[in-house]
Amino acid sequence: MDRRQKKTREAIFKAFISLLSKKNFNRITVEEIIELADVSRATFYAHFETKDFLLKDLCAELFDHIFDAQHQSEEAKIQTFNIFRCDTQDFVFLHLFKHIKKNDNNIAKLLSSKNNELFLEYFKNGVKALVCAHIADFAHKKPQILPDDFWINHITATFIETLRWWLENKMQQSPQLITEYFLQAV
Amino acid sequence: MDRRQKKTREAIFKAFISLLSKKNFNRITVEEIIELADVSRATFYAHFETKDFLLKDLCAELFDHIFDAQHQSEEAKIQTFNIFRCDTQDFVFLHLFKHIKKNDNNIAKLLSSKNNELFLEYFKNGVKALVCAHIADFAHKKPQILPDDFWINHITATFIETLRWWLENKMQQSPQLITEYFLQAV
DNA sequence: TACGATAATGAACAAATTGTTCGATAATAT
DNA sequence: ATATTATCGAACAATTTGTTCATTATCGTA
Repeated sequence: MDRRQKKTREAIFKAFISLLSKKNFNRITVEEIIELADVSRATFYAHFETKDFLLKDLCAELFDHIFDAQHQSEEAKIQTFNIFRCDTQDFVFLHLFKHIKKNDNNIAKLLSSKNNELFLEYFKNGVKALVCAHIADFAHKKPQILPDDFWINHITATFIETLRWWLENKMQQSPQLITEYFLQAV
Repeated sequence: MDRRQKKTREAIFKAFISLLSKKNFNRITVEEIIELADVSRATFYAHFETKDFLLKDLCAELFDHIFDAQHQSEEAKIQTFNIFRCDTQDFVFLHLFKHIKKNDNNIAKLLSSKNNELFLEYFKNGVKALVCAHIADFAHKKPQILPDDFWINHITATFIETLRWWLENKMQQSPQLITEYFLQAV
C-alpha cells in the first residue's frame, strides 16, 4: 500500500479513536474527524464511504488479527507446553483476556469507551467463531435440554458479558481470575 | 394531559415505530417522522428535544409499566395460586416472556427489529432490577467464587440473550420452554 | 355557551453537515 | 526521470437540524 495512503488511513483512525473516547458515535461529524486528522474532506471520502464504514474498517483493523485461527492455536499450544496441563479452552480464552489487558493498540480503551457496544458487537462475532471451534470442551457442562445454537450463543454472550464486567471494573482482576469467573459462570 | 398533546405524542410514536421497523435509527430523520406523523416541525420539537429523547420516551412508555414492581408481584402471586407450586422466579420470568409474546403494543415487533439493541439495552435495566429482587432464588446455583454483582449481571445478561435468541427464532418455543432454557442456562 | 389558556400550524430562517467534483500540486514507485 | 497516484483545497448543491413567530384551532373550565 502507498505510503501516503497508509499515513492518512492511520491519521484518520487515530483521530476517530480519540473522538470516540470523548463523545457518542452519532455525534461525531466527519468535519471533526478530518480536522483532527488534518486531512482534506476529499481524501476522507476517498478512503471511507461513510462514517459507518470507517467504524467497520477500524474494527477489522483492531480485532481481526486476534481471531486469526492459526495465530490462536499456535499461542495456545505454546502456553500449553510451557506452563501446565489443562483444557485448551482455558488457554484460548485466557489468552484473549491477556491480549486485551496488554492494550497494544487501544483495544482496551475502545472496549471501555462510551461507545463500547459498537466494538463489543463486532468482537462478539470473533468470539462466537472461537466458541464454535472449542465447543467440544464445553460439552460436559451443557444441559441436555438446550439446543446447540442456544448453547453456543449462551457461551459467547457469557464471555462478552464477563469481558464487559471486567472492563467496567477497570480490569482489576487478573486475566487468570477473570477466566475462572467466565468458566464458572458457563 | 391535554387531548391534543396526547394525540400528537401518539402520532409521533406510531410513525417512529413504523420507521424503526424499516430502517436504522441513525438514518431516520426528523423530517421523515413528522411527515409520517403528519405533524409540524415546531410541534415535534415542542414535544421532544431530539431524536434520542424521542427514543428514550418511547422506551419508557413501552417498558416501564412492565417492570412496575407492584404489578409484577401481583401477577406472580395470582399465577402462583392458580396453576401450581414452584419458585417465584419461574413465574416472574415466565410472565415476562408471556407478556412479550402477547405483543400488545409493538413490544415484540420493536425487540425483533433491526434496532433491537436500542430497546434491549433499555429493557436490560428493568430486568436487572427484577433479578435483584429475586436474587435469593438463584442463590443455590451460584458458584462460590463469583462476586455478587458479577452474578447479578450474568443472570440478567443470560435473560436478555435468551430473549434475543427467542426473538431471532421468531418465538417458536413456548414461553414455558424458553423459561426452562433460561433457568437451565444460568 | 363563552372565555382564557394552550397547543398546533406553517413558513421562514441560519447554521451545520453531507457527499461530490475538479484542477493543481506533491509524493510515490519503478 | 517519469508516469502514476494520492492529496489538497475550494467550491458546490442538497439535506438536515433546531429555532422563531404570528396566526389559527382546540381545549378545559366556569
